[in-house]
Amino acid sequence: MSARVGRSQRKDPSGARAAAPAGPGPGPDKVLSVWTDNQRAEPGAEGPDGARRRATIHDVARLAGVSRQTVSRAVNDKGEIDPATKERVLEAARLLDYRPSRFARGLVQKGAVTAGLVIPDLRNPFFPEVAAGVLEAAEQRGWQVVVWDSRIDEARERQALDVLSHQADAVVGYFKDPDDVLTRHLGGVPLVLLERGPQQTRFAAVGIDAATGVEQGLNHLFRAGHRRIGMLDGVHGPGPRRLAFLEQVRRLGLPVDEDWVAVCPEHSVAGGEAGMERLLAARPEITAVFGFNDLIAVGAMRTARRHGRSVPDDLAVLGFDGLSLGELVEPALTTLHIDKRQLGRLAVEQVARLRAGEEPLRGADAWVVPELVVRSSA
Amino acid sequence: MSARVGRSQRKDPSGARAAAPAGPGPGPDKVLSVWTDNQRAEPGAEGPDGARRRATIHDVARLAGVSRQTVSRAVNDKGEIDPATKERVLEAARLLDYRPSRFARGLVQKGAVTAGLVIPDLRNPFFPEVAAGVLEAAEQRGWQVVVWDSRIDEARERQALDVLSHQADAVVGYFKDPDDVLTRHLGGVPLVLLERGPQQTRFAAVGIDAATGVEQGLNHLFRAGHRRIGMLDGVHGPGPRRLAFLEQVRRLGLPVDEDWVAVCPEHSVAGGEAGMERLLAARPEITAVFGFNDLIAVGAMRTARRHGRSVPDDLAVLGFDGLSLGELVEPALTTLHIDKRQLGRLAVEQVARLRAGEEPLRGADAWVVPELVVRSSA
DNA sequence: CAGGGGTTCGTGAACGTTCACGTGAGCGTT
DNA sequence: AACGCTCACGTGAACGTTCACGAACCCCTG
Repeated sequence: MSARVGRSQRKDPSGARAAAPAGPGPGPDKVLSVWTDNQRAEPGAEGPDGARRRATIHDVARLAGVSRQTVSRAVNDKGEIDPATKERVLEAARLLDYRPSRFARGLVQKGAVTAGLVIPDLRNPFFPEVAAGVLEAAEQRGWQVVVWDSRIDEARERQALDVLSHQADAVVGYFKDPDDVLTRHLGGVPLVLLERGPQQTRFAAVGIDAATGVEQGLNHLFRAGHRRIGMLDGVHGPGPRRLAFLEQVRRLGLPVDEDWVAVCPEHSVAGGEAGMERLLAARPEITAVFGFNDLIAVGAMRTARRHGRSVPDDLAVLGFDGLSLGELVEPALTTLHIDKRQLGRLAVEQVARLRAGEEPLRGADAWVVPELVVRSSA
Repeated sequence: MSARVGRSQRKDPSGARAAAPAGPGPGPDKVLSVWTDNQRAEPGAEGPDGARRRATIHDVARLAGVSRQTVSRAVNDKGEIDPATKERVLEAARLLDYRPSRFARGLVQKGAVTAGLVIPDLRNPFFPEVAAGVLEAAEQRGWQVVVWDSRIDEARERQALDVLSHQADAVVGYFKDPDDVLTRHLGGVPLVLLERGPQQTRFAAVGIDAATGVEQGLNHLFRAGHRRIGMLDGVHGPGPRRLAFLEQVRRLGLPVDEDWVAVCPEHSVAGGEAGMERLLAARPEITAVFGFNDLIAVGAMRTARRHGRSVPDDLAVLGFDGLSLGELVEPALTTLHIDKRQLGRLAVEQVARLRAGEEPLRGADAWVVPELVVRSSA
């Protein structure tokens, strides 16, 4: 039937092949010049004005004088196609600027996985590192990752969720909203929370074992003789790090009350500087300070020095995160190092479990344990 | 058909199914009483045995006793639906863990734009900043961005292109391969190159006006009295920064040959340290050094100090990039600051032009001009 | 000349959703 | 009683691609 039309064209390599599919009919088999494929197509007067409809596989097929399937074979580099035909099809595709629709493709062939990643602040060196871990693990699984920078704005977090719940197969990220709000914006997509303990959420999560880390850090400070230790927190509420700090300080029998903790307005060096100003004003007697993260700790060092206190002699500073930046400042920052890439990899692992219908990792398996790295600042 | 079942169910509230919206008068919403207890804390814990086909809109429609369209209305929060029915449909959707296929959806309603972003190394603070600019501009346009970390591996760059050419509507990123190789892996998707001059590629690009920047920097060094200036380059070939350096040095009438330029094995502090070792060995007489980027410049400072040369007195160091990290090291780094976010935003602007069929920006409009930030190191 | 096997190509039929209609019930107006 | 309107909902028909088939042709072999 219409297969014969294709045949005859193939056997007739004379000119006019790139122009009109319905040949002049030089044979008995001009049975149907109307292709069932493209009935509604109007050859010729395509777009009166610049209505640039994107070319489809049909258009390419018509221009090349073959069927959709042959076009598919050509562009996907499959077998079962004559090299000459393939070249002709490819040429037609180039001419029409054809690009297969990823939607139509994804609809029929499953397997393309897209994960969403929501990061609070790309300018904080901590998060790119986590993202690198996510990206790396995702790449290994053949997934792709669409990234959102929520810029520490909860509204933007929700907005990211709204989009991602439509466009991603799973989401991992940092979110401040409580479970029920997240659920509402999630529309059923699996979610893996970053840095939330199991008791803080019913979603799957990966976290940091702040307690163990802080214990190491405060032991170190204590052994160095410090008895009056303050903290520069990064959040207002009592998060895991502050709770661990308070617990360890009490365990060591050291004095502590609210005054010993100052909250920094933001997770940055400038935030640390500002927080340290307030902490020194409230508790000038401190000999050591524990920072919520390395950025804040570096800020603390700078303020301390500005106040004429040398680090670590007059004031010891302990960070949290283990940014490579800590090696470059002076004095080099003693810190609780976190394997940030591992955190990201773990998150992807959690996503994989969720997708497989398995139970997500809970407890220690979903934790990253900080490691004390002693440098010069404490 | 099941459609009629739906009808009859609607007309017959006493049906055995749990679907029982109140009769004509939609009184107080007494919704399902049978399966309201869906405490499924674990996502994906539904189907014990196999057959894990994802639920479609049909399944939901059948379970709720309505048509596809009504399900669509419910999940998309459209009008023209009875609140009670909507609740019933939503409940059924929840029960089946239904999530609309983004492919089917994208196929029918156009407009979802996905861009690919390929970054060489997320651990270099420069690139997250560029990425933030891309993400920000993309978000404003309602696009999403899938990010790849090529980890400075050209094979991975190509691999990223292979995937992205299938899954993205446009690609922006850093690529080392020449135009023809890129074209081969691109399959027709628009590409915007980061940090390539117009004469270096026929693709659309956004770049850095290295010449103007270096001119400012070397003028500054010259005015400070430096006459023997070396460079720590980051690439082997003569890139824009090295060419600009050589030109400016010659313009100032200073001595220079290959020995005055050392290539760092990698774009990192460690790379800068290593490169500086070699540069000091080859040209111990230098009084100033220009770094390919801030990381390398910081490495140079460290090596210089290790060799007993104080910065800036014995040796001045000039960076390139303007990382915030430069403010934290000691002495603070004098550098040619680049608006990295702007670079990213410009790239998205280029993508938009390409998509609109417009001519991409060329020349100065697609450039970011560095600005000399004088701190302590030079 | 019948038959077999290998190429090369075409034809419905999905895939899961939304869009543009169409329909019937209910209610009020004339 | 006829008409019109609104509400709630259902019905093909796309959207663009790949998959599972099968058909026509070619080159052999017996």
